[in-house]
Amino acid sequence: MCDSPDKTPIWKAIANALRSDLAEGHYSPGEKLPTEAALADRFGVNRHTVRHGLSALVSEGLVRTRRGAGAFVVSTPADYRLGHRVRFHENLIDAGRHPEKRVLSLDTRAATQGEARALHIQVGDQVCAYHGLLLADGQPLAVVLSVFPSMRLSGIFEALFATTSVTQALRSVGIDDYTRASTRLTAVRSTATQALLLQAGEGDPLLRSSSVNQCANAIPVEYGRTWFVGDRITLTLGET
Amino acid sequence: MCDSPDKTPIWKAIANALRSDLAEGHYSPGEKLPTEAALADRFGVNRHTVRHGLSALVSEGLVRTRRGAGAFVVSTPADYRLGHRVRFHENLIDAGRHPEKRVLSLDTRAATQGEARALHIQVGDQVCAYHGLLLADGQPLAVVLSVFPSMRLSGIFEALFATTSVTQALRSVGIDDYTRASTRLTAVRSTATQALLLQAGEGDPLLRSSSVNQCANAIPVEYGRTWFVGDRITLTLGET
DNA sequence: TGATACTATACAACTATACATATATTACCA
DNA sequence: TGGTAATATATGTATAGTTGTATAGTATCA
Repeated sequence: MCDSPDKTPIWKAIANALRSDLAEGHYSPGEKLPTEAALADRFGVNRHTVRHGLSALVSEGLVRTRRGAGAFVVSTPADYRLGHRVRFHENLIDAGRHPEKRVLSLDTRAATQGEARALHIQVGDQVCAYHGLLLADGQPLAVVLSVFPSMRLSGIFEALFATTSVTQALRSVGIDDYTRASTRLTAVRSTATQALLLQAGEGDPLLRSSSVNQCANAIPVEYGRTWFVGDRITLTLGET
Repeated sequence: MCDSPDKTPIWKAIANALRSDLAEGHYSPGEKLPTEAALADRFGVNRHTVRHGLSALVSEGLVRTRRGAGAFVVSTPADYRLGHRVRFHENLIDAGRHPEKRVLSLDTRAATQGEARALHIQVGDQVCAYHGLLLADGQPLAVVLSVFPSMRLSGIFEALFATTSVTQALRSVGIDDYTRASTRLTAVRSTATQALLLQAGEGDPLLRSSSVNQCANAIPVEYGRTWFVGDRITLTLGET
């Protein structure tokens, strides 16, 4: 009966258009955006509507305005390289961003069916589950749920306590190097909890990555699920 | 004038009155109608009754409303000739309209799979991508995404900067003439961004054209995708 | 009694316009 | 060359007007 097509407000559409312009690299950090008047002209709307859209980008930290001067790009959505070797810290530093990891929880429990299949272990085998928040330049970028097979990596729990770096933790339990065995990507809508952690809107689109990392002799050492905020990331495939 | 025990509802009478006003040329295309409040006052009825009548005219395509701005008389759809030679400016001038092009973005990037296939180049080869807005008599008519193979057309980027005319830009890089090699048409619903640029409703039907233009020796020089607002255009096939 | 047509009111979203205020640019002068 | 004032440009703020939407109420007729 009452079907509302949920039309997107004009100001939001403008914010989205500008955001994707930023993501596609039409503007680089420090660069000046067109004036509000020019944007209003381009989109065929009133300047106030443009201002509303811009203020959304400002509150997201993508843009900063200076009265009398203009609107300037603070940061563009992060570029995150997916390939054979995926390292969170390296990737963001390469992109000129300041990476940060925050532990939400860390515990040992029995593996679920999906985790067991991914890690080639038995359902109920002990795993070390790491739940964390990834940030870039202080802004939440993704929530991550990493699962390690405890029996193969004795001491991993304590190692993850000591460092937030997966690479370092694995090294301290004898895994010197690891590579990406598989990555699967889908788009989902954020739950209320995820939205809260990520400082995003409930129902905002997230990029969900499920991946398995393996050590040198092809044995799975980590099964990770990551939910990136769609607006704040651009995934890049292939080597560089 | 006076209340007659007629069966026709008031809103329909209002619609008829306005319709005949339009037919008699009291308002010219693009002109603003009196506000709903003014009309309500003039007809001595409630604003909602006027709205009911106006909405009939809107659904007939005679009138278009813009929130906060008013109701405007719609101009008749432009005829757009599709054939062996397709030229935007020529087409609209022939139809007695005033054509205009607005650049939204212009950049050089790697070709996507679809673009590479259309232009007979390799995925990743550099292309010059032109994103623009086509207008007729000042009203948005279509958004267009044109892709040119940079390697075949050295200097095309600068040429497109200098002129909005594809014909002229191609001529300045040595392509004196080009013809339409293929055209594919489908109908789609507009996205929020497209609707914004086109000043149409979100989800309104668009006519999507994918075309390839080739130069004299049958080498593709442009791959264009155009989204026309359905009710502002009539595509004409064949000669004349 | 119920359905239909219209009225009444309120608020949200967007437009239009004007003006204040901060910044950038330019012209001019010592 | 350097400093200063004038001017233009751009953002910030305020106010009023217009369309879009929701809710509730009233009159009329079958």
